[in-house]
Amino acid sequence: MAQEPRRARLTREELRIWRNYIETAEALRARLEGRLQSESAMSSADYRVLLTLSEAERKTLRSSRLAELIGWQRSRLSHHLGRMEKRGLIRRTTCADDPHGVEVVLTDLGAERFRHGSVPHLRAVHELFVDALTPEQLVQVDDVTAALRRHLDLDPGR
Amino acid sequence: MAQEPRRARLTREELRIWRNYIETAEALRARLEGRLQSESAMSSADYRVLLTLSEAERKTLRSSRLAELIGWQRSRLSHHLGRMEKRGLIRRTTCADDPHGVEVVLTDLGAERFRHGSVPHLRAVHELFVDALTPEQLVQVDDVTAALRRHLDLDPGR
DNA sequence: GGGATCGGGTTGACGTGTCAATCCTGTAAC
DNA sequence: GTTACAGGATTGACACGTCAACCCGATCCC
Repeated sequence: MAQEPRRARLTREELRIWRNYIETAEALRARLEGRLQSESAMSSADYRVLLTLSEAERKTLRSSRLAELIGWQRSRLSHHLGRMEKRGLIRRTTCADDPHGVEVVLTDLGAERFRHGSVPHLRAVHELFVDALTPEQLVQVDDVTAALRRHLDLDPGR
Repeated sequence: MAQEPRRARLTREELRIWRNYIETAEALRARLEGRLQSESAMSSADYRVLLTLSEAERKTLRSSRLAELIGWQRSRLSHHLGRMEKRGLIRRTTCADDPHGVEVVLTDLGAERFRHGSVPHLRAVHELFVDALTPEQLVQVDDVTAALRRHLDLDPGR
């Protein structure tokens, strides 16, 4: 899996590839973010929360479970939920069974916004990412990404 | 260059590859950021500014030129320079020839910090990115990245 | 019972980025 | 001249993330 140790110095070529890789991913992220913002008036963080709640039973999740599913720090989620609650996209209620927990519920408005945002967002992913690559290149992306994830000890990512 | 239009709907597989791609790049960015922070007490934004100034003649650049070289908005640069100036990494002086412009100068402290941060940072790129991939995979990254950059109308990236 | 502690969640301070408004100085228009 | 406008840069308001501190109800322990 890991290669033989090669010399620790980066070649010019490796550095160029690295910079292009990371800058391109960042540019892609920014473009998607812009589309989501202009087409659906939400950030990708909003989208992530709405998506996860949409897929949950009763459109409801414990705050801690939500954090775990999206992979955020508790505090980040709390701040973000505060902002989303102010905009009426979600609602927080204290958990019936566990007096500690907080239940996060998707509001009707939130569900509606998510429905309307979802299609253009997926289209944007198609246009900006999938359309740029041949089927073989898509496989290469998958392959390379898997190698990186293994190296970084990340989930295989279903 | 652009592919034949394929159906606009994303397959499950394409979505998985996309998510893995973007999450992996983000994780990689975060790891690098963490290493830079813990090893050299600076952010990658700081690093970028210090690097660009280091390579400039007289360790000096017009603010607008600097913004152009790193691809930042003026306002972002201005905010960031303010913070870096407070930490003594750079200095701003009004431009001699052009009463509009501002010259940004790398201080001795800034140069020193950059020198000490540079080696561990490059090592981290090697360990986290290059070491994860075979030479063939590195070529694949380059290939795929180039395709994405073309599609997004980004510079080829020397 | 009265702490110690723990898990779940919130809060505040701070650094950061974006956007729009502003400022400042030189130059063109009249 | 003064009004208009330009480029270069700064500022302020706001959204966002992170970190550390905190709050609060349970539970353990003695």
